[in-house]
Amino acid sequence: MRALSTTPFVDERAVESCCPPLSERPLSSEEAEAAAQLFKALGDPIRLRLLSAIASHKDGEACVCDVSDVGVSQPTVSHHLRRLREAGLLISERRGTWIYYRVDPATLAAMGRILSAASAKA
Amino acid sequence: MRALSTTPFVDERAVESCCPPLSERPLSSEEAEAAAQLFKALGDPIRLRLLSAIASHKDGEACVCDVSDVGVSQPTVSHHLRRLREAGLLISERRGTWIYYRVDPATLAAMGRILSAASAKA
DNA sequence: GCTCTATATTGACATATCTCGAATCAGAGT
DNA sequence: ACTCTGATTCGAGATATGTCAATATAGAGC
Repeated sequence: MRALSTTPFVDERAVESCCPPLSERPLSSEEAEAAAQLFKALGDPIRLRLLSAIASHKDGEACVCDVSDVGVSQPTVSHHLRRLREAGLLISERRGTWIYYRVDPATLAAMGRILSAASAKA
Repeated sequence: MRALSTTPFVDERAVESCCPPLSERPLSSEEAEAAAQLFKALGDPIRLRLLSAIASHKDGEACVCDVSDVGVSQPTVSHHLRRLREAGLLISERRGTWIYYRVDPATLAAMGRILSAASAKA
């Protein structure tokens, strides 16, 4: 199992620089920028369907061919998978002919943390 | 005049038509479309800062003047608040001279549900 | 080497989004 | 009535994003 960039490669891992609960305190500009990258990655119906298809697939992973049936061209699917990977939401790995994707649960959890109620102030 | 609607007014309330956990099953096209509207609303750093400023403000509410200090013009702030309101994330109410915004916790909770691990399948 | 299949990248175009200044609306108080 | 202030809407320009067809890359197998 080698890696085809097991890790994302931009300034990704936005996770590490954001993610306190929204109601804990006003987000800093940097935190907001990092968090926005994550939410932007989920702000497209095709990407949500790809992510959901992978997350719900057997063993939590799927090759591109398993999830390509979303109504757009193959390059477009590839483009969206790349965006999800660059956001840190997906991890990819080549095994022989196929490339398998799976969800990075840490990133998903970080996003959930932002949305969590934290300590209600009222 | 459509009034400063306390309730959103598009086909909003996307909440009602989406939101199963991502890993439960592949999202339908309609569910993905509805959920994407929600995530798109959070996919901007200014909107995240506005939402966070409101959520963390005293009593969980704030007037525009309380949160306008995010580095963009006042019309731009208004535009972003409107987008958050149309997504169902904010509720607005005029009281005298000021208009107060507060977070709709149900919408936030629905988004959190999508991200939740649900039943891990592997 | 060659070919076949699976996936990624490039380049171009159309649409969506963010932003601003200017204008407008709404309520409070004189 | 007028004016002042808080907030929204309008119109336009710049940038970002989604999409495709064409091309390229990578591995398997002959």
